[in-house]
Amino acid sequence: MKRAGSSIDCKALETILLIARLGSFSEVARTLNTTQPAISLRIAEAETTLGVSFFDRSGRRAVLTPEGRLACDYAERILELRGELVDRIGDPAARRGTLRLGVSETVVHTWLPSFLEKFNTIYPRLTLELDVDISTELRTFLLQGQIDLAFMVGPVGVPALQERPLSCFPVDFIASPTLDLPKEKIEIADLKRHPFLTFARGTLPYAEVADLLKRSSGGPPRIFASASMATLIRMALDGIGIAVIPPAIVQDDIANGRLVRLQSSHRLRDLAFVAAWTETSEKFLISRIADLAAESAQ
Amino acid sequence: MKRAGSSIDCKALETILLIARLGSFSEVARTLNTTQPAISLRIAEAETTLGVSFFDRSGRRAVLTPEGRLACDYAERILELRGELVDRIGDPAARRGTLRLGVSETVVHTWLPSFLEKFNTIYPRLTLELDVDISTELRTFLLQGQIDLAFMVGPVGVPALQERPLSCFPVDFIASPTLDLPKEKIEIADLKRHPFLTFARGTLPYAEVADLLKRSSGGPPRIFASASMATLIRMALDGIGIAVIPPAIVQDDIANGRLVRLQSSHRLRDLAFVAAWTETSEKFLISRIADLAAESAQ
DNA sequence: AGAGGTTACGGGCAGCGTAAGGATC
DNA sequence: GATCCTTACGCTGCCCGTAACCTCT
Repeated sequence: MKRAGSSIDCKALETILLIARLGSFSEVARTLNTTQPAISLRIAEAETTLGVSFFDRSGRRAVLTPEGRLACDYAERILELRGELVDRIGDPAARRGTLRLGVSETVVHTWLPSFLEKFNTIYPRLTLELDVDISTELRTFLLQGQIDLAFMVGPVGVPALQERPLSCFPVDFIASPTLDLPKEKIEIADLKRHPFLTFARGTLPYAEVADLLKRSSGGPPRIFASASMATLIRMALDGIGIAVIPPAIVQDDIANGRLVRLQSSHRLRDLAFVAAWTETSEKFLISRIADLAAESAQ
Repeated sequence: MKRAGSSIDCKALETILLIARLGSFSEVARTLNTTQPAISLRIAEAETTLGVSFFDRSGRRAVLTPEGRLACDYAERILELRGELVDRIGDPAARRGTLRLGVSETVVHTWLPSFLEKFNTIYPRLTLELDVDISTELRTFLLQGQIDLAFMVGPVGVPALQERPLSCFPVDFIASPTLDLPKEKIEIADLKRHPFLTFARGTLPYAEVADLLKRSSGGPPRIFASASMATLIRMALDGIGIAVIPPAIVQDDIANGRLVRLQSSHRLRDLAFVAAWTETSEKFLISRIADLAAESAQ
């Protein structure tokens, strides 16, 4: 065939696949940083050159026609092959684009700087969009296609998401030495004289603290949940309460004695961090980056 | 990944594959109806975005680097998938492009009109570039990528070419009734009193006539080989000699008595026509068109 | 010296963004 | 009425073609 321009393009295939996943043209436009008419036109042109319809737009959500479903099957395979090609022969330093990364705040305060350094050395032209939020939110973002990769508390246990273990952080009771607490074998009842400072509602530490207090006797439990890690630490330093966080976050403050790990009789569950991502055509790149994160997290 | 524009395009993959096959940028430019700098730029851009070289341009011919070879492997699979997708869901009536078809003159004078009619009904927007030539030339054109499909004498027996049987034409001695020849059981010696009129050098009938005459006794053989079918028929009608062609070509002239099939004692080999093509990403379309040709050829 | 590839520059066209219209829930 | 897709229009930026230069055989 002399002129191949009559066939369908990789960009069109990507777009079809995204619409199928997100169910809306406008949603895809936002994801791809473009306008909704641009997406409309892109699909319309592909439909014209092939003489078929990919989507039924009559309803509120765009739904695949049988031809569209078939196109998606092929698009997945085609784009996966292309991703594999780029992964195998492409120079990482030449890769351009934007990777949207979601991270738990714990990660930000521990090994994220080390990761970023490695990342920027290997992928100097790949820009990173960072979203810091709690793990449950990150899971939602992943499933909605708003981020490409997340470093979050696992296991996620969602079939649609790939995951890879990263680091395991023990969680402990940490407080300012100015608080008047026993040196050893502190019981829950002792701890409960102070408020607990931990992560926002919806996080695993919050749930655990809440559960712990619910089952213990005594007065009404007080939990100060903060979405801001800095605030949390500030309050702990000021002796406002007992922080329930991984010591790794505040290792400097522990080292110079401004905070101490309490010798509690109660063991808290570890925070097991994982890298999680959806199966997309970029899975090769993303799993390499997940490997990089695993290195940084030791 | 937010912006996917950083990756390699289908057009680039097609171009890489073509260069690998033809061994030259300029050759590809001619094939794709574009200029050589356009091809240079297309490849250069792909190489930049991936940070690798696909071709070694130092020699006279462009030769694949290891990365280029790998890219070709993927390109083949990717483009084949795309071709299959278009074949399965695309409306034939919507297909645009140019198919370069090579045909033997015998086909032109027999079932090609019927084929063209069917073709135009099913693929009204697909333009056809017709090359009429002898089968050996068509085979060369196919291997050089100058045509996409050929209806020619087979079997071709070249591993690089796909083929599909079409029609079988018996070849016979045909002459004007004005020639003074016996009615039945004509021997070669009788025939040799007249020149033989047949296709150009390099064709199967020519070779067979030459061989036949070489092995028979008698005076020097005379063969009038013509690259033009019209000239051939004209000479036969004018009684200049004995045509060695498939009667199907001149069935009208035989029907109204201007030419007669001679009852020779010697059987000539049939012309077995096949559709032949190379394994490209368009193989799905092309094999459908070959099927169409088979229908027309009965 | 000729064939083939690269680089430089100007123009045309595809594709995008803005804005307005129409359909569905 | 809100949301979503389509259509129309003006523009920008990319890609192509022309031309000159460079490099190998």
